[in-house]
Amino acid sequence: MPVRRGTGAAPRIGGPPSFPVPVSRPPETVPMTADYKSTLFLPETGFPMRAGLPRREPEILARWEEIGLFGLLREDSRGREKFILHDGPPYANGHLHIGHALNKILKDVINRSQQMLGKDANYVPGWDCHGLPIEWMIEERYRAAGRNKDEVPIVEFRRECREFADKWIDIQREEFKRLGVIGDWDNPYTTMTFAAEAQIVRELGKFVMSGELYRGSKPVMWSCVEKTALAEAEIEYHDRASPTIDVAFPVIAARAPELEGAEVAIWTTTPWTIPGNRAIAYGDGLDYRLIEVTRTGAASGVAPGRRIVLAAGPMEDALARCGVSGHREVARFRGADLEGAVCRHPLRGRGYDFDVPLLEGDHVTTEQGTGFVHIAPGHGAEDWALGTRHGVETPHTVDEDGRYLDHVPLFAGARVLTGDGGEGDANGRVIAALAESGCLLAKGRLVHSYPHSWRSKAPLIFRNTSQWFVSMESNGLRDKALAAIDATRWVPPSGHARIRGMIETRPDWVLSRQRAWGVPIAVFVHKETGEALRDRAVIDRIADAVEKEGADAWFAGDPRRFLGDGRDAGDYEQVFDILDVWFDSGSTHSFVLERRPGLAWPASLYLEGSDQHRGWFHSSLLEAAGTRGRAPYDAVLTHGFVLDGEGRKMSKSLGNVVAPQDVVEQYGADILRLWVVSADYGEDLRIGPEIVRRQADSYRRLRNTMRFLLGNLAGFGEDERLDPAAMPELERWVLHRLWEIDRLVRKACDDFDFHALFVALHTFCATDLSAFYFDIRKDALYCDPLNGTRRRACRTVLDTLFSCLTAWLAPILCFTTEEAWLQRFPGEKESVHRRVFPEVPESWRDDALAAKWRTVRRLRRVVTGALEVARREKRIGSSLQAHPAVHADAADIAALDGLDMAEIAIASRATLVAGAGPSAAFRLDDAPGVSVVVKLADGGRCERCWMVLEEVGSDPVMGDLCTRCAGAVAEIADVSEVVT
RNA sequence: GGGCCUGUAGCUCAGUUAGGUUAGAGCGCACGCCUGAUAAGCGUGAGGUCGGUAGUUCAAAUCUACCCAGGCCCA
Repeated sequence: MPVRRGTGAAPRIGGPPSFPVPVSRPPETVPMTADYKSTLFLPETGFPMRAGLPRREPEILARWEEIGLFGLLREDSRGREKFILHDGPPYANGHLHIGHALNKILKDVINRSQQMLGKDANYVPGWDCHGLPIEWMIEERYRAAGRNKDEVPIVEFRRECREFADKWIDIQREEFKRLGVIGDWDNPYTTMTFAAEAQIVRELGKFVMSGELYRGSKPVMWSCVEKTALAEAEIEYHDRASPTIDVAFPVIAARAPELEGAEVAIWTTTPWTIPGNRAIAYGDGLDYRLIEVTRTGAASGVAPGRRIVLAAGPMEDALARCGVSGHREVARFRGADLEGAVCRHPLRGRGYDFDVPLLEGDHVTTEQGTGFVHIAPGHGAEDWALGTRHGVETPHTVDEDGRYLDHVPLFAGARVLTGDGGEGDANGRVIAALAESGCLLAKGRLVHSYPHSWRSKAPLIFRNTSQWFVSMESNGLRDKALAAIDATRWVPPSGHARIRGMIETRPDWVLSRQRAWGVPIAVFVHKETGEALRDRAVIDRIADAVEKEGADAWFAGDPRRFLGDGRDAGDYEQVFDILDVWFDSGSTHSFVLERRPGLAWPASLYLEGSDQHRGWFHSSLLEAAGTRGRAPYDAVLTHGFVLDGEGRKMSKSLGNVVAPQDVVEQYGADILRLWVVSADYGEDLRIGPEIVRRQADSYRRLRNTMRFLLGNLAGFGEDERLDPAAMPELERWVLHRLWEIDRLVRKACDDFDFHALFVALHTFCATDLSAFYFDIRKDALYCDPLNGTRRRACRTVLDTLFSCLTAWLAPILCFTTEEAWLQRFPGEKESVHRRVFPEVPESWRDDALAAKWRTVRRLRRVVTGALEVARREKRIGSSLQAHPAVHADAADIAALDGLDMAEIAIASRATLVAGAGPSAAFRLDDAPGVSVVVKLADGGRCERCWMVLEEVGSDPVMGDLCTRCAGAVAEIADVSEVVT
C-alpha cells in the first residue's frame, strides 16, 4: 500500500510561538514503512543557493537608492566619533580599470567596517578634473575637425574641457556605485567646481604671502617650430644625426698637484649648449687617468705633450677619436679625488670668463664619451638638477625660436634650429670657435635616438624657461614636511622611508605649466622688480571672483578689478600659466575636509596605491605643511598594483587585462570584493580567470553557511531563546569561538587587515561550523522535539551566528549580507549596513572549555580516520552505521566527562575505554595514545533519524522509530490535532 | 643605474622582527561516503629543492653577500 503524502511537504514553521503545521495523519495510522521526512524540521528558506549576483546586486542597489541608505547612515551616526577617509580623486577620463576597483572597494570596506565599529564614516568621493589628458582629448577633437587650438578662445576651450570631465564623472560614478561603494555620490567633490578653484587660488595665495612662491627658471622640452613647451607624452623619439665633439676644459685649480696644467675632456652631441656650460660632472666611484699625449695622427688637432684627464673605461675610444696614437699614463685618480677641482671655460677671454666647477654626478657613466659630462643647467633636466643643487646659475641662452639671445657672447642671433625645424648655424659656429681656442679635441657625427614633437615632427631642444616654484627651504617647508611625515602612521611602515627619502632630496616644487585647462597661477608680477605682488586683499578679490565665475574670471576679466585702486595695471604683468594639477589635488583637504559640513580636518586616513608617495600623498603633504604646518592626514595606507595571474603588468598588447566590469557582469561585485580581501593588498595583487574562479568557490562556502543558518532559523522566536548557562557545552564552545573571532575582527578592522579577517571567517565557516558544529547538530535540528533544550540551544546559537556573521561580513560582501539580512528582517528601511558589530559579552569566553574541546576534536579526528578505514573496507557507508570504541589515556577519557562521543562523531553509539587499545586499532601519528576500533552499531535503524539503536522496535506504536523520534512525532501529532 | 618592496604547495596566504621538533591553513585537485544544506554536505589523501648560489652557525624559510625574476617611483 503506497504511503499517502501529507497535504504539505515539510512542516512549515511559522512565527512565534513556533509550532508546526499538521502532518499527514494521526500516528496510529502511520504504517511501519512510513516516510518520516515530513515529520522532520528541515531547513527552509527563500535565500537561494545560487546567488545570481549579476542580476540581484542591481536590485539591492536600487533599494539602497530608494531608501536613501547613505542619508540614513548619516542620521544614525550623528554625534558619533568621525572616521574620515578622504578620497584621492581619480582622473575623470575613461572607464574604470581594475586598479580603480581595488582602490575604491578597499576604501569602501574600510568605511563600512569603521561605521560598524560605531563611528560616523562619512565618505565623500571626488574627481580630479584639470590637466593635460583632457586637454589632449579636446585638442584631438579639434584636429579631427580641422581646427587650430590656438584660434579658439581660451574660455571656450576650457568650457569644452569641463564638459568632457563632467561626462566621465557621470560614467565613473555609475561604475563605482555598481561595485557597491557607498558614499555621497549625489554631492561628490571635484577640483573644477568654482568653490574648489577659488580655494585653490586662496591656498596658492598663502604661498604668495609667505614668500615661498618665487619665479625661477627651468629647462623644458621645447619645440622651436610650435614655440611651445611639450610634455613627456607629447614627445616622440626618432633617429637623428648629430654632431659630436670632444672638448678640453683646462684645469685651473685642483687638490692633486699632477692636475696642474691638465685638461678635462668632455664629449657632447649638442655643441650649441657649450655657451650654456657652467659645470662638469664626474662619477665618484669611477676610475680616471691623467695621460700625456706622446704621438698623434696627421689629422689630429691635439699636440703631443698635452695632458688630458679621462675615465679609464672609455679612454681608448676617446683617444682614438682625438687621433692620439701614443700616450703615457701620468697618474690615476678616483672620481672622489676630483672634488673641488675647477676648470675654465674653453672660450675664456671671449666673454666666458667664469669658473667651471667639477661636481659629483650620480648619472655619469662610462658607456659613451669621456667619463665627464658637460653640464649646461639650462639645457638638460639632470644638468639643471645638479646645477641647482650646487647653486650654479641657470643661464637663459636661447629664445623661443631657438635663437641665441643678444647677451650671449660670440653667438648672439645664431640659430640652433631653423623655423621649420632644420639644422641652424649654432652648432657650426660653436665648433669653429672651440677650434680657434684650441680646445676642440675631436669632432664627428652620430646617429642616435632624439626627441621630436608629436605634432610637427620637428626636433626638440631643452630650453630654459621662467617657471614658478615653491621653495623647500626659504620658509622651512622641507623640515616641516619631514616632521609631518614622522608624525604620521604609515601602513605598511615602509611607506615612511619611501616618502621621507623623496622629501629629503626633492628640489623646489615647480608649480607652473604653460597650459590652458587648470587653475591659474593668479599672480601679478611687478614689471620692474620682477616680484610677485603680495597683497592679501588682491588675492581675496581674485578668489571671490573665481568663487562666483570660476577660474575663467582670471583669464577673461580685467586685471584692474583685482588690483584695486592705487595701482596701475600697466605696472604689472598678469601670469597666465596654470598650476600643476598636483597642487589642485594637494589642496583637496582644504576645500573638502575643512569646508564641507559633516567632515573633519585632518583626515583619519588617505588610501591610495603606492605610486602616490610621489603623487597625492606628497603634494598634499607639501601643501598642508606649507599652509598649516602639518600633514592633512593622521594615517596613510597604501596598496600594491594589480598584475595578471602570472604576476606581469597588465597591457592591451599582452591581452591579459582583466576589466572590473567583466568580473561584475559575469560573477558579481561581491566576488570582486572578495578578491580584494583575499589577497594581501599591501603588496601587488594578481588577478586572472583562475583567481576569480577561486573567489567564487570561497563565496559559495560563505553563502551556504548563511543559507544553512537562515534555513534552520525559520520561525525562530524570542521565546525559544535559551540562556547560555542552560546550553550544552558544544553551544558554549561556539560562543567562545565567537568571542575569539569578535576580538580578531575588531583588531583586523583597526589594522585594516581584512585579509586576516576574511581568512578567519572563512575558516570558521568551513572548519568550525560546516564540518563540525552544523554537521553534528543537523540531527538535533531536524529530529529533536521542537522545543527540546538541545534544539533550542542550537537555534539560539544559530541566531547569534547569523547576527555576527552577517555583520562581520557586511563590509566585504555588502550585497550578499544585505540579501541574507532582509530575508529574515525585511523592514521597510531595514539594512544590515545600519547595524554595528554585535556586542559579544566577555562571559562567553571560556578558555578551559576551549582547551577541553581541543581534546575532543583531537579524539574525533582519530574516530573519523578509523571510520574512513571501515568505509574503505565496505563495512560501513554512513557513520551512523558505526559504533566506534575509543581507547585513550585516562586524562583524555576524563576530559570527555559529560559528553556524548557518539553525538560528536555522528555515530549511533560510542564507547570510551581508558588505556591503550588493541594493536590492530586505528591510530594517528599526531594523536598519540589514542586508538579506535570500529564496530557495527547493534539494533535497528530508526527510520526517522537513521541512527542504529537497540531500542528501535520497542515502541508499540511506532516500531520503526527510536524513543526520541517516537516522542517527537507524537508531539507533532498532538499539536496538529490541536491546530486542526 | 638609484630608492622602496616582493618571491613559501595548482591558487590565496601564515610562519621571517628576537635562527631550533617531521614548514602550516583555507581553497582547488584525487579517491571515497552521504543523498534530509543536494549545481549542496562529510571524510581521507596526494602535493612544497621555502626563487637560486655561496657563506655564518651545532642548527637557516628565518641572518649575511651576490645573482635571477617581478612590481612601484625616479634616473
